Amino acid sequence: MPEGHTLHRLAATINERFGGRRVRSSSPQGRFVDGAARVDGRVLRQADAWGKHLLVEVDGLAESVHVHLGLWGSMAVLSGGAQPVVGQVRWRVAHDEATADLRGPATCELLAPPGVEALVSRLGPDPLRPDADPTRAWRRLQSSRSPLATLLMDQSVIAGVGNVYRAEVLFRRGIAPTTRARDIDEETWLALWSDLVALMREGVRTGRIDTVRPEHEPDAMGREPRQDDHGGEVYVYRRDGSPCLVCDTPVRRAELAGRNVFWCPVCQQDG
DNA sequence: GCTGTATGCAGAT
DNA sequence: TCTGCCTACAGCG
Repeated sequence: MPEGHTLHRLAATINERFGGRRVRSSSPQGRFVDGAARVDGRVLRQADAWGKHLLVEVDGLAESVHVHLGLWGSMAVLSGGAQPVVGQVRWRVAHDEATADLRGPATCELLAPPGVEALVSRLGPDPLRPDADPTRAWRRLQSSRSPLATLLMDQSVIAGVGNVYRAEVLFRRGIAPTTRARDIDEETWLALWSDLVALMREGVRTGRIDTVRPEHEPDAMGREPRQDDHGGEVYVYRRDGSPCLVCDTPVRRAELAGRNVFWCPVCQQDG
């Protein structure tokens, strides 16, 4: 379920399991045959994540493998020897002890250095990268007439945030999705950024999106435990019609720039 | 078996 | 703002 934390977690897993190892590389599904063949038999150097993009460097190959998971993509790492191919495996990387299977990516391609540079330079700061500069994103907010909620999904403004983190961080900061980006002051923005850094780091650590503070967890509130489709505990994402975990007001949903946005009309106010 | 849906994004209109 | 697309799975008949 790919937001930025998924890609950073994946990069770490690839480095741990495949970094410095000579790999076999193939495209069982057949749509990355030439690229996979260029990688085959080489040493995988390292993987790195920029927002929702994964770049894999290989010794002796100028190009990097560029992966974007899109809505449905996933990469599964399996331990042990030869694995059967299940479903549509676009790219398989393997050595004797592990196999990584990439399924359903929006992008899986070889990208030459100028392409890598162009890709990275069009992304906004990534809360999961230690050198990221949140002020660069704030300047973009200041020069826009769009709602903050829309810009949070714009990868050239801030890289790695998807629909779940967007909804949840706006809830946690008490900001309505209709709030104009230019009405956000820098202090408010930096607090939101810090919250994203903490939430997304936790997501990298656990592999799921959990945003509910301990005091609002169902047992602390005397409620029945909930089960969320996407595997984490959240305040508002896809909870429309259900009572807000803080104030019991029904959570609302609307479409904004073609994507669903979820919020509590009482806890979140226009800034 | 079919339909709808999904944490995304690019390109056309 | 709209369309198409990458794939798997739940829900339905």
